[in-house]
Amino acid sequence: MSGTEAIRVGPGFAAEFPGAAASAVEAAANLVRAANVLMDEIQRGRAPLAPLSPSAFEALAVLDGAGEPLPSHVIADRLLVSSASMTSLLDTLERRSLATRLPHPTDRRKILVDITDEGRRIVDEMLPIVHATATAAFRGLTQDERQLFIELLTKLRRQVSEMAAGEPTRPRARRKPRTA
Amino acid sequence: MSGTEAIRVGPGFAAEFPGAAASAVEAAANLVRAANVLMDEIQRGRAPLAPLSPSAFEALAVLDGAGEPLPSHVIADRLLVSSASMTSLLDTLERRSLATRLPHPTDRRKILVDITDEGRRIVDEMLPIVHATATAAFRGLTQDERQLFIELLTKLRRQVSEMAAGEPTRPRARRKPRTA
DNA sequence: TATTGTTATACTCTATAACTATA
DNA sequence: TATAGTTATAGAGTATAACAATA
Repeated sequence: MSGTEAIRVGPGFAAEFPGAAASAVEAAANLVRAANVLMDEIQRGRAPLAPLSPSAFEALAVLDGAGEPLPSHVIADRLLVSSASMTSLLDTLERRSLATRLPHPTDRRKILVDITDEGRRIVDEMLPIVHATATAAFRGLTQDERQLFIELLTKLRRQVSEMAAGEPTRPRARRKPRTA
Repeated sequence: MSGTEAIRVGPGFAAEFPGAAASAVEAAANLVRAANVLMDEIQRGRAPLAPLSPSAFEALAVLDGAGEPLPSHVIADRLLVSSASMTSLLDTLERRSLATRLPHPTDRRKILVDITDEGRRIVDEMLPIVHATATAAFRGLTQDERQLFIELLTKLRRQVSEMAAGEPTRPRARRKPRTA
């Protein structure tokens, strides 16, 4: 029963942060919170099958979907993780016999990552759970609402991508400006 | 220029996962991805001020906003972290002199967490950056779109809360059912 | 008995930089 | 020179279970 209301900023927000848009801050807060609770619920659904971290599951899902071994950096790009994190992740997957490193046939700097039968078995059991959880979570939204939702998220993501290519955003004024 | 298209499932999705709704899975994927890139961009904005983890920043923001010392479990509830994680987080904040533990005046099982002047100084510098980043990120959405976006997120979150109170979601059929 | 918080353990993930090998 | 990946280091977060103190 708790925590099901929209997150809203306090009444003094506009006065305290003159350059900021309350609706944008609220949208951001609700976005992050919703993503977190959804991820937690998905995690709860697949945890009983195997203790796989979100990154480990996502990597296996990418490999399973690709249907062929992939270079390490391709997976890293999809997961938005650094090459060092990818190395660590591959170590974990190999230790559990869920994936293997193969030499790249033509470029000896690269490696190919292949999913094992065990890895495929586990991810094939998890994917229906993940999809069922997502399906249940969006039960309350109509088809049109879902499409609109995706469009809004994509618009947001496009904007953030542009921002990420430049300097970090700075506030217009650090302190409340004196009335002119 | 990459990664700015909506995430969509493949053409074989409906056949492979009969019980799942493609639009729901797509909505979930786009939601999580958008939340991640936004968090990363916000992190990038405030990292130069102090190397504060998202949890540490959020805890300080809660304390700053409350204007008074709070019991540890109140902060843990807000951040959706366990009591053990909260202990670890408080250790970090105390080590950096950003927060302090105080004895609770009436209930000796509890502690009160107070923000230090240094903690307040840092969070007061970070908040305008966070708000400016959120404001810029949602620049492309109208007021109406933002309100609708928040409503959809809240509807989703309410549904997930209900799900989280029960058994984990299971798929209807593990394998493709034979045609009857 | 239930609640609050700590401790202990072990693992995962991250960031950064230096490094090797290869292209 | 640039790219792919590893290593080393350090830190932060997580989950879990056992535990002490208090209500």
